[in-house]
Amino acid sequence: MFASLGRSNSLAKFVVPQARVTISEYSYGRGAEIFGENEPADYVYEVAAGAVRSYKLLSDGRRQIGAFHLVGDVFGLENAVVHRFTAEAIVNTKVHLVRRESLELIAQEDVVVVRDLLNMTTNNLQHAEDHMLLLGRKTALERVAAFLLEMDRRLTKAGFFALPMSRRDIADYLGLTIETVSRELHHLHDRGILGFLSSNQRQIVLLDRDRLAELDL
Amino acid sequence: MFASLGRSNSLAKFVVPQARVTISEYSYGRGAEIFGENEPADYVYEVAAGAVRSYKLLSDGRRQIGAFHLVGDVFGLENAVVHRFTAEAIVNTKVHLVRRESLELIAQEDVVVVRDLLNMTTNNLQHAEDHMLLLGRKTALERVAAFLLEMDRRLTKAGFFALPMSRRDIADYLGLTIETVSRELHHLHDRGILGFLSSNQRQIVLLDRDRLAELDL
DNA sequence: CGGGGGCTTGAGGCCACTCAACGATAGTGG
DNA sequence: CCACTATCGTTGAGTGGCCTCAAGCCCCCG
Repeated sequence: MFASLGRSNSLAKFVVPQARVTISEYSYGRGAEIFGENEPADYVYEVAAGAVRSYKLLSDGRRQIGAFHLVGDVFGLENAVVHRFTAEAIVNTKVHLVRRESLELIAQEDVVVVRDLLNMTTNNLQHAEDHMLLLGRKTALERVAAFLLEMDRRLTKAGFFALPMSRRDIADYLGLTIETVSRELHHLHDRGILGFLSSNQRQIVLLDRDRLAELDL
Repeated sequence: MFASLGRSNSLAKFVVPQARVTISEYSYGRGAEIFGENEPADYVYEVAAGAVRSYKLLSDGRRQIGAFHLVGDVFGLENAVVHRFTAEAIVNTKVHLVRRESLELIAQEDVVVVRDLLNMTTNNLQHAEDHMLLLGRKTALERVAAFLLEMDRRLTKAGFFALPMSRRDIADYLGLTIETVSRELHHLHDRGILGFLSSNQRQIVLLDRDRLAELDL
């Protein structure tokens, strides 16, 4: 089964006996560019600590964030010569990286490795497909609700989570403006579905998943 | 190079010596469902004649078409147990199909076949990524212009092309309403960028690609 | 303490949507 | 062959959801 493989999309799995794949480490400061759209895709990355945004720009500056990469996520895996997104560190971020070239060398003979690449790409595709539905057909409230549920699923550790990204990032991910995101968040807050912690409202606690799920049509 | 393989995404390439892969043929009438979302993905398809739409639905009927599949396109390749879209014939359509199971059998030992699957999935991912930018950040006029350029690229044979899909399909692909699509098309027509043929305006001729490309930011 | 960036909140505007009417086309049955 | 009908597409009028513009607050950080 293609899809029955584990979901541990770690670079470590590519360290197989027959080849020497070196995993390097690197750190990026808040806002630093990791790679740019259309630049040569020489490396494949994994978030070791922090968070990363991948986006495309239009000529007049409009931005669409295609995905957020959190701890454990692999990104920059384009299966192509150039990157199709720009990737930036959202906060101070540490990544592991391997040369794409060495991955390809293994991939030429090892079916399992190619299968892993296929699985990762399929997961990315599935996320993009769901996001097309969100961007094309959901209301502002539904988008924000879906975003919160996604983040809840991906980074909740103890019943609450802190969003690493700014309102601008959220807006550019959801195809909205920062004002609309702010209004919808506070709308949910007023309805008691969402609780903020600390006056700095990047911290969120006590998210009522069930009531929120009703809004994510 | 992963991406240096040819773009001939035909099912025929999977008919390799060591395995018996049977390619069947089937026809669907206009509007017929080929497979449904969340149904078992038992087959992989290729459009032999006609056109197909793949879409997701929200509970209240809002629809987002993720892709149109034209002659030569492979679709239903989910690398998963179930389909993530519903697929319907837009017009009378003939497809070739192979059992997913037999593809997987080959894929277990043949690196080249898995590589082909990876390439197809990567192409789908790239299309989805571009479409996210369109749905999240482009204006109605830009969306329609991008749609026309895509169709021009994919189905122009002799300087003109006929759209197989309805205004509703186009609208649900672009995240717009049928009225807006109609208005923007006529807007382009009035500006001389687009010419219709025959009173039935599903036929389009003489598309000024250069002037249209300026609108596709 | 002063400056700046991020977030919120309000007022007003606009782009795309909704609602509606009508025309054109294709398919159906007499 | 021609009504009859359903569907699709166009077009206009009006609405509304989200955007734009702007002001002010809060927090961080020098």
